[in-house]
Amino acid sequence: MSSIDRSLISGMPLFADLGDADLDQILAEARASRVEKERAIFEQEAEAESFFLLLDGHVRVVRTTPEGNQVIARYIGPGELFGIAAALGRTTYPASAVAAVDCVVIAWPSAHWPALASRYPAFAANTYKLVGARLQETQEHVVELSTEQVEQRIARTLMRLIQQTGRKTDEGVLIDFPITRQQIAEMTGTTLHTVSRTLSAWETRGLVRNSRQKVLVVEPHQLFAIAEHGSGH
Amino acid sequence: MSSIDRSLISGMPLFADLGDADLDQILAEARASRVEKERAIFEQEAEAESFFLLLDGHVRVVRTTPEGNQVIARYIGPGELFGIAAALGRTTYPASAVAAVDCVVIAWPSAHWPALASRYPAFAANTYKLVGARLQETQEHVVELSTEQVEQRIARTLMRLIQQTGRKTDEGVLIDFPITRQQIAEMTGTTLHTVSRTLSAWETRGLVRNSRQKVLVVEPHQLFAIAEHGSGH
DNA sequence: GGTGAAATTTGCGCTTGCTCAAACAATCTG
DNA sequence: CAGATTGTTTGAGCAAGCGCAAATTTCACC
Repeated sequence: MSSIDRSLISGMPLFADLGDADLDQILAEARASRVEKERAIFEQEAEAESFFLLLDGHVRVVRTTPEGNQVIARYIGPGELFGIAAALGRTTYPASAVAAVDCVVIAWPSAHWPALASRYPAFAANTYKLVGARLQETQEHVVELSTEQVEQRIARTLMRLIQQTGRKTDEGVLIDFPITRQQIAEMTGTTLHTVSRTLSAWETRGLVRNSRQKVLVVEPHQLFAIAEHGSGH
Repeated sequence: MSSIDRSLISGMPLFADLGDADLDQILAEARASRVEKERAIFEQEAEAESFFLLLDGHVRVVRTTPEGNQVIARYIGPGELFGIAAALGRTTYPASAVAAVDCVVIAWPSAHWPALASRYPAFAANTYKLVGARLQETQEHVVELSTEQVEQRIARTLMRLIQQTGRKTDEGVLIDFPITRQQIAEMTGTTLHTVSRTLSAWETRGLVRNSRQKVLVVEPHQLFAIAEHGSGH
């Protein structure tokens, strides 16, 4: 069985405080794989057989309601764990994970989590720190949905996206993967129509440049102002 | 130092799989205290010196925005841990906790978490399971705020409250602690006016009976139908 | 290079639910 | 018990943003 090279993960904060031998051991239980764009890595409600680490690409975490509405919970970037139902005592995935671009992931069997966690407490602690951060982000999302207007929420979503995955160009900051207006709407709790209108208005004001599945932020500072105070201030 | 009696916690799911000696050891590090109604147990942003177990009463977990908006993240019931920032690698509390009624809590120093968790893995696992459940609930809340109308959200909130803390009377099911329209609004992302109007309309239809800081649910089944499908179905 | 699918833009009308305002009811305090 | 405080109800007007519809643009694939 071809094993995964330690160098792929040795720099990650998740594995800080772990020696080379530890990393090799951890990787010995994992399998790497490629996932092509728009393919699901796991499906909501399915048995949580594995948990994953994203090596390269971007992954969309989506919840679908019984009525067919979709809500994007978050995007996962390189170096992040996802699908860690096992660490939280769950047996099924609460959401689906879809590759936003071609991705490389490594997977561990969920059943190995308890042993891994007890053998490498630093790894477990880092994982739970990640969970804590996600819980807090999710709660912040609730606060935003409860208290802010749509324009402000779209601005916040865009700021978050460019902070996490912004690629600087000489024109401005670009989101590093293709994203549709519909998907931005599913992150902010609105409709693609309102997202389109808002982005168009911002383009007129010179804050962003829009094209198909792309948003280029030209004036991050002004967008930040909208995210923090709303546009009427 | 007066120690806490083991019988207070021995029946809790959180401490399942632990022997009497273990329980005594765990309790040896804890301090019990009374908190009177409306007093804060800890404040948002403060140093997370302790984590807590609620023995009796109900606790409100509240996030306040820089603009002064309040959002109620959840209510904690007897037997639940809260303020467990330490288990998630945080050094400050992300929200405030306020006693909704007179409460009895026990507190452990946050610094003891790592030792406790490694000495009693079953306790740690139960705690992380709780965290997982909360993360999922919070994500569900995001989905509701993103996709449902106000009436449906209020119905859901009420259903959740009576499920968690419902006290059956011969008239119907009553929420076990005083709760204002304002607080219901802060749980659902709306205003107290809309909550008041909605509850009044439901009272007219015979679904609930309203009085100051009280909601008595007379027809849980019909309320459930609104929570699931909206009222127009 | 033509065709079809997917994504985006934009207009219009309307509904939900918010803001503002005022009156009213219940509870607490001294 | 008087007065103050806190919580609740209800009305009226208004605006944010949704639903619907249609046109347009962009891209992928033959």
